Parts: sequence; C-alpha cells; structure tokens
Amino acid sequence: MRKEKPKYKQIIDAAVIVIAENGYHQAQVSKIAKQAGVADGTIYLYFKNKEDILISVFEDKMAVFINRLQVIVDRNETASEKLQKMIESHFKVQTDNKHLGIVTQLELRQSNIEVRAKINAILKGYLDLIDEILRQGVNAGDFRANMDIRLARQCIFGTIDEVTTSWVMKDQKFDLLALAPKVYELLLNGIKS
Amino acid sequence: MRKEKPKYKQIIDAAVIVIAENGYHQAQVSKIAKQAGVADGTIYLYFKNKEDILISVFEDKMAVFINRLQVIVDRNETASEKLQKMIESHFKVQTDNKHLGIVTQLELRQSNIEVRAKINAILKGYLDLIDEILRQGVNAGDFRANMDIRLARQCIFGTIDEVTTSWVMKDQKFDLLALAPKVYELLLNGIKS
Amino acid sequence: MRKEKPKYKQIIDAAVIVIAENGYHQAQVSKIAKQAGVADGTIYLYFKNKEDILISVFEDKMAVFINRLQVIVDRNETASEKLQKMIESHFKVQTDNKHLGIVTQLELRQSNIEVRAKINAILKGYLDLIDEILRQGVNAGDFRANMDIRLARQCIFGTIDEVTTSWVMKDQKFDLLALAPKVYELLLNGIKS
Amino acid sequence: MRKEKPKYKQIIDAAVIVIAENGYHQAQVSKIAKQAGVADGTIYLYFKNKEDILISVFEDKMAVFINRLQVIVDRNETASEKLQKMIESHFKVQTDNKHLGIVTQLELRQSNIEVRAKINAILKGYLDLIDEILRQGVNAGDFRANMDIRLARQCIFGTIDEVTTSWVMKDQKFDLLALAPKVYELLLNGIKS
DNA sequence: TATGAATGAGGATTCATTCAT
DNA sequence: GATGAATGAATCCTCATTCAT
Repeated sequence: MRKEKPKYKQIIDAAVIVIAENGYHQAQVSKIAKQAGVADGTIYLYFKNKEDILISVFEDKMAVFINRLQVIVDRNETASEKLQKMIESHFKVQTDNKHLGIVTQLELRQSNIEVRAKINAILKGYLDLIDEILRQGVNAGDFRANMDIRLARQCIFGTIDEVTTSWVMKDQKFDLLALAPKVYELLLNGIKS
Repeated sequence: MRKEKPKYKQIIDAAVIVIAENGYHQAQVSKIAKQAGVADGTIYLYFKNKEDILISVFEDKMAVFINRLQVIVDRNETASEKLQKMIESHFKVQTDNKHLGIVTQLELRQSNIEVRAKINAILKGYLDLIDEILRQGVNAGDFRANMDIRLARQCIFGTIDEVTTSWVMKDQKFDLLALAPKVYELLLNGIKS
Repeated sequence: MRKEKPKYKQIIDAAVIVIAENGYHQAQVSKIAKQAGVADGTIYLYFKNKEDILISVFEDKMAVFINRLQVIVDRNETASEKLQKMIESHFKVQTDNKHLGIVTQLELRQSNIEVRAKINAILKGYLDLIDEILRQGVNAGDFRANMDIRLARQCIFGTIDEVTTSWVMKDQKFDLLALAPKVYELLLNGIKS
Repeated sequence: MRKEKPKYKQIIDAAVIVIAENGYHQAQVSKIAKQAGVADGTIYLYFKNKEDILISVFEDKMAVFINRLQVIVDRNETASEKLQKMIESHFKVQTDNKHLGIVTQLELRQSNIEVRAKINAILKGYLDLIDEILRQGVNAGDFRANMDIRLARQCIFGTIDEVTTSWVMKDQKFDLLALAPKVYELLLNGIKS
C-alpha cells in the first residue's frame, strides 16, 4: 500500500509544512518536493496529481481525529461523557500541532469545489461518529427524543469548527483546550433532555 | 458616491451570477464584464482590481443581512424573539436568491488570505449585531448570566453557517426556511437561563 | 495657427512637466490633461495623437536652441567665436530649465522609432546651423580645408550631447556652463587649421 | 554558470534578431521564444524576466567590444595607436553584424530608465578602458597634460556613438569602417599635445 | 469648443505535469 | 525507482482614443 512507503509520508508532511508556512496558493508542487527532499517528478510516482496530494493531506490528518473519536465512541460511557471527550479530543489534537489548524481551518478551505467535495467525503466519517454519539444519547434518554440528529450534529460541528477557526485566526494565542468545558456546557444544554 | 451609479450595481450583480455559474476560479474579469454588458476596461472605472470586485460583492450582499438584522435588533422585542427573527431572516435571504448561497458559502471561500481577511472584517458587522442581541438577553435575564458572549455567538453563527452550507451543497433541494424553528429551539436551549 | 492658441502652449508645458517628473512611460495623456487643467478629450482638439504631443514638445523646446543659434550664426564674428558662443548657448539653455534636460536627454529618447525619426527631422535644423558655422570657418581659413563637415558636426554635436546627458544623469549637480571653455578648446583643436 | 548553457546563448541571439527585425516594443517574449526554438516558459529558466533578457543582450554584445578593447589597451603601443585601433575595432564590430547596430543604437535606447541604468553600468566598463588609454597618453606626453580625461572621453565616445547611430539610421548604406581614419584624425587633433 | 465616461486590444509570467535519461 | 529540464496554456489590467452631450 502506497501509504506505507516512507516517501509517501515524507511528501504529506512536507505538504503540511509548505501549506502552513506559505499558504495554499503559494504551495507549489516544486516547493513541496524541495521540502520533502525529492525531485518534482518523484511526487507523481506517489500521487496522481496536486489535488491528490491535498486530499491525501486532509485524509491523513483527519484520520487522527477519527481514530481518537472511534475509541471514545466505543467506550462504555454515557453519550454526554462521550460528547465531552469528543470536544476535548478535537481541541487537543489541534493544540498539539501548530501547523494542523492553519492547514485544516484556513488554507485547505481555499481549494476548489472538487477538492472540497472529496474533503467533505472524508469528513463524513467524522460526522457519522458524532451522529452515533447523538443516537446513543437519544436512545439512552440523555438527549431530547424529538431532536433532529443531523441538525444537532451540524450545531456541534459548526460550533467546534467556528471556535477552532477563530482560535487559529487569532494566531493560536489563547488556550483552546481550556474552552472545552464551556463549549460542552453550551452544546449539552441545547440537546439534553 | 460610487455605489449609487447604476454600473457599479450592474457589475456586482454580474459578478454574483458569473461566480455562481462558473465558479470562483473561472470567474474571469472579461466574463464578468460581458455579463454586465460593459467593456473590460469599464470594470476598472468602478473597481480597483479583481480583488476589489470580490470584496465588494461580499460587502454588497452582506449589507442585506446586516440591514435586516439591524432592524430586528432595534425592535422592541425580547432577545429570544430577536434570535428567532435573526435565524429566519438569515435563511430567508439565502432562500430568496439561489446564487447567493453558492457565492457566500462555497465560492468566495476559495479566495486567498488577503481577500478573506477583508471579508471577515465585513462579516464582523454581522457578528457584532448577534453579540448585541446576546447582551440584551443576558441583561434582561432571558439568557444565562454567566454565558460567554463570544462563545455563544460562535455557536450561533457556526450552526447557521454549517446548516446553510450543507443546504447549498445539497443543491438547495430542501426547504431551508422550514428548519428555522428547530435551529432556534436548539440554540435557545443552549443559552436561555 | 494652433501654436498661438493659449491651450496649445498650456498642454505642451504640462507635457514637459509630466514627462520630467514621471518619466516617459508614465506620462499618460490623462496625466498631461490634468496637469494642463483640461479634459482628456480637449487634448485631441489641439493634437492629432499622443505622438504629436511628444514631437510638438521637442519642436517647441528645440526652437529655443535654434533661434538662439540662428542669431549667433548671423553675427559678424569668426567661426571660432560662433562655435564658442554656440556651446555656451546650448549649455545655458539647458541650465536655465531643469526639466528640459531630463526630457530631451533621457525621456524623449525612449520614444519609438517613428517619433525619433520626426525628432531627428526637427534636430536637423539645429545641425544645419552647426554645418553653416563649419563651412564659414573653412571658407575663412579658420578651420582645416580638407575637413569633413558632416563628421566634424557629428563630433561637435556628439560631444555636446554626451556631456549634457552625463550632466543630467548626475542630477545636474555640477556647473554645466563652466565646462563650455574646455569643451570649446577640445573641439576647436580638432578642427582648426 | 548559466552562460555556458547553449540555450542561454540561443535565447540571447534570438532576442537580438527579434528586436532588430520587429523593434523594441514588438519584441514580445513569445516571439523571442519562438525564434529561439524553445517554449515561452523555458525563457524563464534562464532569465529572471524580460528586462533581464534585454540587459543580458546588451551585456553579451558589449562584451565583444570590451574584450577587443582590453586586448588593444594591453598591447605595447602608443596611446595614439590604441585610440586608432579602438575606433577601428568599434566600427569593425558594428559592421560585422547588421543587427547589432539596430539593437544598440536604436532599439535598446527605448527601454525604460531602470533598464537604461543597468545598461549604463555595463557601458562603464567600456568607458573606463577609453579613460585608461587617455591616461596612458597623458603620462607618455602624447596627449595634452592639462586635458580633462572625462571630457575627452565624452568627446570620443560621443563622436563614435553619433557617427554610428547616423550610419544605422542611414540603413548602414555607406562604409562605416572607412570613416575610421578621419574620425581618428579629428579626435587626435583635439587631444594631442 | 469642451467634456470625461466608455472602450477593448494586447502580453508577461506562473506552475502542474511530462518524459528522456 | 528517481530525476529535473522543458513545456505552454491561460488572464488581469492599462491607457490612447472616441463621441454623445
């Protein structure tokens, strides 16, 4: 599998650095190749085209969020606790990697509709897990029975996303993780039964 | 004042159509000029450069949201009622113009950091009005006293934005306006005292 | 005659200022019109096109050189004295108008071949007068009999021109007029019998 | 070193031909690329921008003049002989390449101030060698002791330049090289002791 | 005469991708 | 697998000139 080859990872990491430090529109393939320490042409042995690099970057980084959330969902806890852990986990991953937020919240959003559609398909795996928590909460009677799952999830993700983007745009100057309890409280109030 | 000249408006409207129908990266100045029924050079009598067109488009369209919200804020009603009207107004404006959502939710987000920074400055006028409603609600005892205004606003705007984007990406197939009551209920639960 | 109309002169003078202060390639017709205090379109009531303005500027300014030289040539003096006066006169005119040198020595030389050809035609009136002095000198036995008039004139004009250009490029910092005696000596040695 | 790559030279030579045959303002990069037999983009692997091409053209061609003059200066001859050889060499180089004079005397002079400044810096290498000959002549007692070196050089270069330009503008119809002895005589008379 | 809004042709440059080595 | 020189399509903006008023 291509993802296991060392150069694949090398190029992905280089792309994150180049995009974060130069911005989406200044992240030329040649710059990524240089950062990765390979020739321009080598990129095309591992990626179909530039679009493929960008999508792979998102996929690679999103996997961290998804894997952690999967662990949370699989635990034997209440939906409210899972919601809380989810928010904390999301903010924790962003806090741990300065480049990540710049890339996911600002730069990759400048990509064109086609790339964004593929990014959304990847994001769906994450959103589905949030839905799962919400369904668990409804079934357990923790969350309101007549709640629109999709809407609730859009509220949760929209809020987390907006807060994260705001934090990135403020140069990550404040403690994002410290906001988790207040975000949790706000969101829980909206959905609890 | 330039905005009162008919051609200024003509070009703005042409830009919205061209961007919505061709996409951000295929919205060439010459295409906008043709759509507006003017010569390419005429564009530059009304706009400094292409960036200026895009920012002006956002400014012009955002003004509709802001003006309507200002009216709502100025009314003699409870903060909860204003929140409700705000959500309805937001969805109403989006519903009334098929092109608008494509431009604000999808296409203009592909613009570079400089344009986005200017877009955010315009957006701030809208966010400030939401903050105003929240402050009014807290002062009147309708909303929780210890509520973080900024966080609550990020929750509200993040949710509305996410719902709207989702509606646009689903080709505006369902009735966005019909979602307003449920969105209102969800958000109000999160902040009411 | 168009040259006697006040606006004609107004535009010529404006052109000299605009060219000197902005450079040839930044001397747009609209800038000249603004400096002259007329509308863009008005320019075209007095000049056929932009080229015509530039040529007229050269013609107008060159007339000063030519008229003064004509007076010198018509005097009852030796050719050597006339040569001396000519050099002094040339440097004097340049010294008297700071803008003139910038326009004639640097900026107008950036014009295209067609304009330069017309400029050369105007210059010919000046060169012919130099030839006249040289012929007088040869006839009077002051200058070498076997001298090639055209070559001698090219030497004289080439030297004066090179010295003047050098003075302009050194920001007219030194006293050009003070060089006249040495230039005269150098050139006279080359041609005297 | 870039100058040793065949394509660098290819492009320089193509630029000379295109400029000479089409004129400075009609010498588009794409035309130069086509003449050089390379793609437009290839130009930019060897030159920073169009300005860089033009300056490089002048530099490359001026090197011929400078190298030949350096050889002359280094010889064990009198300053007068060197002056004579210099004039002959200058006219010889111009005579050998029909395109060269058009480019150096007419077309490149239409370039803007920035390019001209860089061209003048290159030209300085040539002028310095003329100064060297003059200093040698003064020291050896061949040229006048109280002579102003700079002025004498301006006279020499101004004359050669004027004669050459005149020859180019007359479509190189007469024998430029045949003028060398008379030019030499004229200039030598001006400076010899 | 005078105005000035409108016109529209024209070109340098970037960069994702290829392919001979 | 790896290289990197070469490709070439694609677009924003300027400004001389016109002409309806």
